[in-house]
Amino acid sequence: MKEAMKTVSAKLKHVRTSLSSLSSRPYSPTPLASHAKPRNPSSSTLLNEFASFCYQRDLPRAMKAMAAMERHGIYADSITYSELIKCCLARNAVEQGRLVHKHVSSNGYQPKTFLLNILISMYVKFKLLQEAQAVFDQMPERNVVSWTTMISAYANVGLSDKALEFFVLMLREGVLPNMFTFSSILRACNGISNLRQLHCGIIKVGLESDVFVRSALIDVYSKLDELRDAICVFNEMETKDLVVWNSIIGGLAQNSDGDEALNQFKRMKRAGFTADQATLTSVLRACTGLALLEVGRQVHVHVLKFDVDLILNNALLDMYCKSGSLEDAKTLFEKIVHKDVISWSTMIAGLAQNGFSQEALKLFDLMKASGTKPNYITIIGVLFACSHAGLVDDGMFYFRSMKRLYGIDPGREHYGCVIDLLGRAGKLDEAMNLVQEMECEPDAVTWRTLLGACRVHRNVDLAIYVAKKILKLDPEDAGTYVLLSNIYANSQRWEDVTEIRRQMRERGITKEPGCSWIEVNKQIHAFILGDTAHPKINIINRRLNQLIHKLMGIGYVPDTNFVLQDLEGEQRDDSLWYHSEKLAIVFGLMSSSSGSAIRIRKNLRICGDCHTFAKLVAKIECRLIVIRDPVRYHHFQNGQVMSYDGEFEFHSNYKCRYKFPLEEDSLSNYKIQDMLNLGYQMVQPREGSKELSLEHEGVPFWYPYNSSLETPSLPDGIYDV
DNA sequence: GTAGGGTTAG
Repeated sequence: MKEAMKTVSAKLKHVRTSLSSLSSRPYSPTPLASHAKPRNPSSSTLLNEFASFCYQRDLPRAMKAMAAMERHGIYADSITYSELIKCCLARNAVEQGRLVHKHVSSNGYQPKTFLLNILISMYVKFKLLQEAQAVFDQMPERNVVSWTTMISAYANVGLSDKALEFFVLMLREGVLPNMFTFSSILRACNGISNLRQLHCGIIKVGLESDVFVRSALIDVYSKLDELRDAICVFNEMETKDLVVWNSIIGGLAQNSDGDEALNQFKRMKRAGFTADQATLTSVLRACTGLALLEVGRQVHVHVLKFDVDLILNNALLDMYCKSGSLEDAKTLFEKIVHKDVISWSTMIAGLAQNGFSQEALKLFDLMKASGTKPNYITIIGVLFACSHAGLVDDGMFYFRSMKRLYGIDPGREHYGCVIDLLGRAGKLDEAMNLVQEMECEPDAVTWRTLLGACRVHRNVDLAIYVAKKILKLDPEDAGTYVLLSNIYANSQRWEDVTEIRRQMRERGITKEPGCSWIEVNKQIHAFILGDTAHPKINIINRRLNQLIHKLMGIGYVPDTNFVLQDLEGEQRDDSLWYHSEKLAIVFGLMSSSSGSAIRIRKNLRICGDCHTFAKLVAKIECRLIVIRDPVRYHHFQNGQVMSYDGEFEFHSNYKCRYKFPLEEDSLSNYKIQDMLNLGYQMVQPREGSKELSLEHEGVPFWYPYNSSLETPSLPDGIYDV
């Protein structure tokens, strides 16, 4: 901050000097404006011609007329010049724009602040910030518009410090910011203390009710992870417009609160607003986070209205990839005519995440051939693909040559992928060397990647070293404490186990119980280790036992290595058997015949055993297919899953049969009576189905999501999965 | 009259 202030005062000094030098300039003859008496008979004709060419948007003739005027020392009024500049902007005529600037600075003519503001804005729109800055620097007087234009220009190109510096300078010059200034400067906000100060300032000058200011506030609060404040600003608003709704929906979707984003979307529709591409993009993001493929499909229907919108199509593409619906993703990808680097990167990462590494790498070649330049994120996808398929050599090649071939310096994420690649291949030493080679400091995520490899390859010593590194960087990471404790317990180092437990107690760290849930027929069923609340728990357990014995017959051995040590005897065995996720999987198996998409989620990291179980179940129960893992991925070695981290999703053969427009009700959690009140009719269940169906004018109502998940409470203690 | 808010890939 001190540094910033120094620069600010230096600037102030500079501004003052330039101001004083301007005021002490020798008097120059007042130029002729349109209202001034023409010097010769042709002057008024020239001015009239010039004005008419400007208003007719006839750029070449206007430029010619302007040159003639300049020769005669004749000048038009600011409005005419502003029309001419608009014309230059519309035609992207940079050189002509410069000529207008040169013209109004010729013969000692002194353009008004208004015209200079337009020139600044022109250079900003041509992305010529230096030129804009030069005009600004030479202005004899600057008003709030001049300052706001510069602030907005710097904020938009991500030069937040510069924008904030200008804001401070502006205040020091005694220029009062208005709603335009605040909505621009908010975009440059890079920390919560800045934001709070600005928010106070906004309230102080009574601008808090401006929708532009509000939507910017909502956006910045949510980008800084202050969702509660964002919601507060949103709720306090009396009148909301579409952008305000989009800000809150986008904010929630970006902060992984997809449920609430969809709820707000529903409210927005009820309030009578029609979604635009920004709304739908955020809704899609919410669907992507929740893996709500079917809701996403319904959004697709609406996307067709904006079928040339690249951002929206990219979001849709990502939704299909993340929901494991590769066929839809590929079809869509083909349809996107002007693919940008995001389209390509999304598809490459999507293929890699879904296990099609070779295809991902082929697509990368196609991308290069198409002339699209890969960026930082593209390379992450490529390395991810190599890592997924165990392509150590290819991965190392891409990693080592990325700087030379694409001019991209490897960042943490690239290192992460390659450490993972090496780690999973058992090359722990090389992985460790790479960590040490990193130019940026390895963070907890990097170390956790290595820890994952240590678990898989049972390297206890390195695991202990790495776990300690993680706890130094992230002392609240309950998972690592438990893991460390388990490793010690496994090696009978009971004193160390006690020590870790003591640290956890002292620091007040508790491990949240592992919880899995599954959505079957629009209802969510939650399972927690040791919990018997589910009404069908006995049948599920019986079925699970049968399955496990069947699986043991084909070689399944439950992994006991990293099981909880504070559960004893029978309980411990139970934890092997009745893992929450296994219960959810079995419940899904029992219910999937009804034809619903089954989705299992976890809120915790899980060890390899459960995934092995799931894969084997998938072998004997062919309707169960593992389709996605958005966070990390499975690692297969000799046909066996070695580790798994992230989210499960299973699909039955269910396909959404109805594609109907996304009406306001189709995302709601209406009870049946509410639906009937809305004009829906109850229809006879289909043969073999015990479900009630609702239809509206022959269109079936599909009830996509129920967020009423309540996690049952568990006794205190350390729970691992 | 010139300046302002929300949308995509890791």
